[in-house]
Amino acid sequence: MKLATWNVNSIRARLDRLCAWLAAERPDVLCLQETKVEDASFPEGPLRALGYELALHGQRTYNGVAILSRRPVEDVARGFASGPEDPQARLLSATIGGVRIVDAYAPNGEAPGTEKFAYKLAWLARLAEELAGRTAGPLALAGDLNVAPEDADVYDPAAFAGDTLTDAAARAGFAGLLSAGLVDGFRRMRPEPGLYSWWDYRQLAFPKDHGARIDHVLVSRALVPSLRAARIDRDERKGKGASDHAPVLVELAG
DNA sequence: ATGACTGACGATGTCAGA
Repeated sequence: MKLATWNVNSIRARLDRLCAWLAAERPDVLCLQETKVEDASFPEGPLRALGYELALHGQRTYNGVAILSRRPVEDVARGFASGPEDPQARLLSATIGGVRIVDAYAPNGEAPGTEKFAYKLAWLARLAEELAGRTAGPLALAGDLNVAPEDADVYDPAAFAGDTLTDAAARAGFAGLLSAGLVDGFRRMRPEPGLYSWWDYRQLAFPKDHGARIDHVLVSRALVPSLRAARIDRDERKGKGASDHAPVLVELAG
């Protein structure tokens, strides 16, 4: 299974580029974030024409997640399984090929000390708590987690001092997912530094390679032996009309 | 050039992203 995650920063703005990428790359499963559209307005046609089934959990203007799959999609769940409903559309789960796929768009969190940052931490903790009950089986968490877990995941740790992406509490939130029984599948396959999935639109960040690795594919232990390869498609960050995130891909046997 | 933010909403700005 070729599994990918991509924060497209608006499905409608990225549709042509996404379709071209799907036609060329043909991932089995793609988890999208920041689709920024209500489900009724989601551009399903061109994606179905490429052979994808869709599961949607969107909202107007902000957030929004979607799972595209070339294989049958079962047991779709929107948001958290229990507790109060999250007013923001950030989480979508489905079972595909016997693997529980969890598409997550964690809150950015603005800056440590803000209300949004508290929401980010609570959201990550709630996700870890829910996933802890499901990591005994095959499960993959793919998405924009808005955390660069190690200093090696940013181009310059000093430049990220005090940032929401590298803050110790945010990193503890990421670590909570590992404690819940997940493994950083991308990092397991690709230990070298300098691999980034997001570059700021501003200040020539991409040409300077001023990036951060905040888009992740985590897998339960049952899937670790199935890991085959991982990469980031930096080419999708190039040129006009690019999202500020590039697709992250992990290949699993089977 | 990989190049000096981008997208939604509904507008001539404001919010959010990370």
